[in-house]
Amino acid sequence: MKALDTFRQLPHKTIERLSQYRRALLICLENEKTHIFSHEIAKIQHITPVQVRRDLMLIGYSGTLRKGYNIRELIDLIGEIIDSDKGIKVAIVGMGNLGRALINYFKGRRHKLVIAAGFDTNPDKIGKTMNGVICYNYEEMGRIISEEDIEIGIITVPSKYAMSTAEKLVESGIKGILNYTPKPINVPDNVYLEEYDMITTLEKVAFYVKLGKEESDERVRGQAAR
Amino acid sequence: MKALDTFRQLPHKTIERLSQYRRALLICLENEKTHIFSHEIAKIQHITPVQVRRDLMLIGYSGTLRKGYNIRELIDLIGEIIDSDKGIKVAIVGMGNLGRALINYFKGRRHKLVIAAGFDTNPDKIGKTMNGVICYNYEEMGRIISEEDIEIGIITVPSKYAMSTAEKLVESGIKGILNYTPKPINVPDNVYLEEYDMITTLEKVAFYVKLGKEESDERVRGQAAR
DNA sequence: TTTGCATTGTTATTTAATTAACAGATAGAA
DNA sequence: TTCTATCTGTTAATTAAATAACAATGCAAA
Repeated sequence: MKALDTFRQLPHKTIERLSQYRRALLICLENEKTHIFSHEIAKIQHITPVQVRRDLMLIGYSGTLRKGYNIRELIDLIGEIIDSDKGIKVAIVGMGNLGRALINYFKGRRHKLVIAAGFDTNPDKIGKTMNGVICYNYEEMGRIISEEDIEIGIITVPSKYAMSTAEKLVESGIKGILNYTPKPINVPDNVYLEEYDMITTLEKVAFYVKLGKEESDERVRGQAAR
Repeated sequence: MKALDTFRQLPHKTIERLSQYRRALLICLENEKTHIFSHEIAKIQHITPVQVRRDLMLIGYSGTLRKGYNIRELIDLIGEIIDSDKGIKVAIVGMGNLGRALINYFKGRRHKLVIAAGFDTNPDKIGKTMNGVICYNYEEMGRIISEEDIEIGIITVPSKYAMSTAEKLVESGIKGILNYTPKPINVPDNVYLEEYDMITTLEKVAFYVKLGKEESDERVRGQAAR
C-alpha cells in the first residue's frame, strides 16, 4: 500500500467518488460480477470514464487491459484508504425522523462506521432502543462519548438547537461533526465540520427546473417568430 | 431586474450559496437587523467576504459603503432569481422517516416550494395526512402529479425501489428529481437530476477525521524523535 | 503472423471556482 | 478641511477539477 501521504493529498472530490464507487462495486459484487470497466462505473455514477480512470490512477490501482478492474480488489483498496483500521464510532444527536432515517440507512451494511449511540432530550425516547441504537439522555453525552470512544457526531436536532448541540459535542471531545440542520454552526479548527442542508439542494433543483422551462418557452417563441 | 440570461449563467456554486445566504438573511431579519456586511455573511457561511461580494456582484446587487447590504432588498432579489413566480409544487415519494423529516424541514417556512403530495405503497399510510401532507397511493402518482401540476419529485424510498420510482416519476411528467437513496438512478436528459447520498458525506467526514488523527500521531512521533 | 480494436494509464489542456489585489467611495476623526 | 479607516465592486491571478488527447497494451480475428 502506498504511503499515507499520498492519500492525504487526494482531491476532496475524489474522496467522495471513492465512497460512491465502492457502493456501486458492492452491488456489482452481489450480482456475481468479478470485473468491471471504467465506462461501466462511469455510467452508474453519471461521470466520464476518464474521471474514473484518473481517480483510480491517483490511488495507484491498476486494472487489466481486457477485463477491466477487479471488483473485489478495488473494494478492498478503497477500504484501506477511506476506512479506519479499527472502525469509527458515530453518535446521532436528535432521534427524530431524520436521525432514525440515518440509522436505517446504515442497517444491514457492514461498514467500518458504526452508529454507537443516539441522544435525545425527549423522556419518552431516552432508554429505548430505536432501530437497534440505544437512545441516551442528551445530558449524558459527555460521559457516553468518552466511554464509548465515539469520534463523529451527526446533528439532527431542530435547527434552533444546532449550535448548542455542536458545543456540547465539542466539549465531549468529538473529532468530526456532520450538521444536517439548515443552520450553520461554528466549531474549533481541530474539529472537522461538514454541513449539509437539504433545503439548498431542493432550491437548486427548483432553480434549474425553472431555467429549463424558460428555455423551452424561448424555443416556442423562437419557432413562432420564424 | 437583469435579463434572465444573466442568471442562466450563474455558477452552480453561486446558486447554492444564494439559497444559503437567503436562509441566513431571514434569520438576521428576525433579529431586527436591517443591514449586513459581507464579512458577516461570510462568517456565518464559513466562506470569505470576497466570495460573498463576488456572488452579489454576479447577481447585480449593490450595497452601501458604510452600512453594507440591505437585508430585505437582498432577500427579495435572491427570491426573484431562484424562485419561480407562481411557486413550484413538490412530491415526496416514500413517506418513511426521511420523507417525513423533509416535510418537517419545510413546515412553517413561507417558501415558494410547496410539498403538495406524498406517495407510499403502505396501506396504513395511504389516505392519511402526515405532517400536513396527504399520502396518496403510489399507483396514483401519474394522475395526482398531472392534476396538481407537480414539477419536482423527491425520492425517499428504500434504495432497491429507487430506479422504478424514478421511472414512474418521469412517466408522470416530472421536471426535476432529487434522489436521496444511496443508489444512483438514470433519467432522460430533459429531467434535471440531483443525487444526494448521506453515506458519502459521512464517509468523507470519517476520512478526514482519520487523516487528522494520523497527523497528530506524526506530530507526537516527531516530537519524541527530537 | 499481422492487423484492428477496445481498453488502460498518463500527461496536457481547458474550464470552473476561489482567492488576491486594488481602485473608489465615504463616514468620522483630527 | 484633510486624513484615516473601512467597506464595496471589479479585475487579475491562482488553484482545483474535469476533460481531452494519446501512447501503450494485449486479445481476437483475419
